[in-house]
Amino acid sequence: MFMKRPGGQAQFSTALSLQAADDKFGALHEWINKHLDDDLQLPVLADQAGMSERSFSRHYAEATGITPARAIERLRVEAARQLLSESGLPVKRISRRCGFGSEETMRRSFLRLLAVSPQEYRTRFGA
DNA sequence: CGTGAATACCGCCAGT
DNA sequence: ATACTGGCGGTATTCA
Repeated sequence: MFMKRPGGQAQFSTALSLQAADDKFGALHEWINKHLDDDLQLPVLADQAGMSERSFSRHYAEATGITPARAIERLRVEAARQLLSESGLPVKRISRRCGFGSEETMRRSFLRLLAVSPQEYRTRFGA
C-alpha cells in the first residue's frame, strides 16, 4: 500500500513482465509507467481502467495472475532496477523517483521480488 | 524494532 | 436461471 503522495516526474521503462496482460491492460500499464512516481492507489488505477475498484481488482487479477498492488510493485521495482544500473543516483533518490514512499520501502520490495537489496543489486548487476 | 494507521484483497450479497 | 458488476465488512498486510 501506498498511502502518501510523493511528487515528481515521469519516466519510461522497458518491456514489462506482464505481457500476458498487456492485451487487456497494456494501455493501463503504459499509463502507469508514466506515473510511477505518483500515488498509484487502487482507486486511482480502477478509475484509469474505468471500472469500479471491485471489478478492476477482479479483472486484473484474472488477466495477470497477480493483484493490482503487486503489479505496481513489480513495475516500480523494474524502474528502480534500471536506475540502479543505468544511473549513479543514490538509492534514496531512486526510491522516491520510482514511487516508493521511502528507501526502506524500496528495500523491502527488492528483497521480496528479487531477493537482493538495492545496494546488492547495484554492485552485482550495476553498470 | 514496535506501534498506529491506512490500504489491499477477498468472500458474500444484491441488483441488473 | 446464469453471468457480471458494484458495494460492504473483516482480516491480512504494508507503511511510516
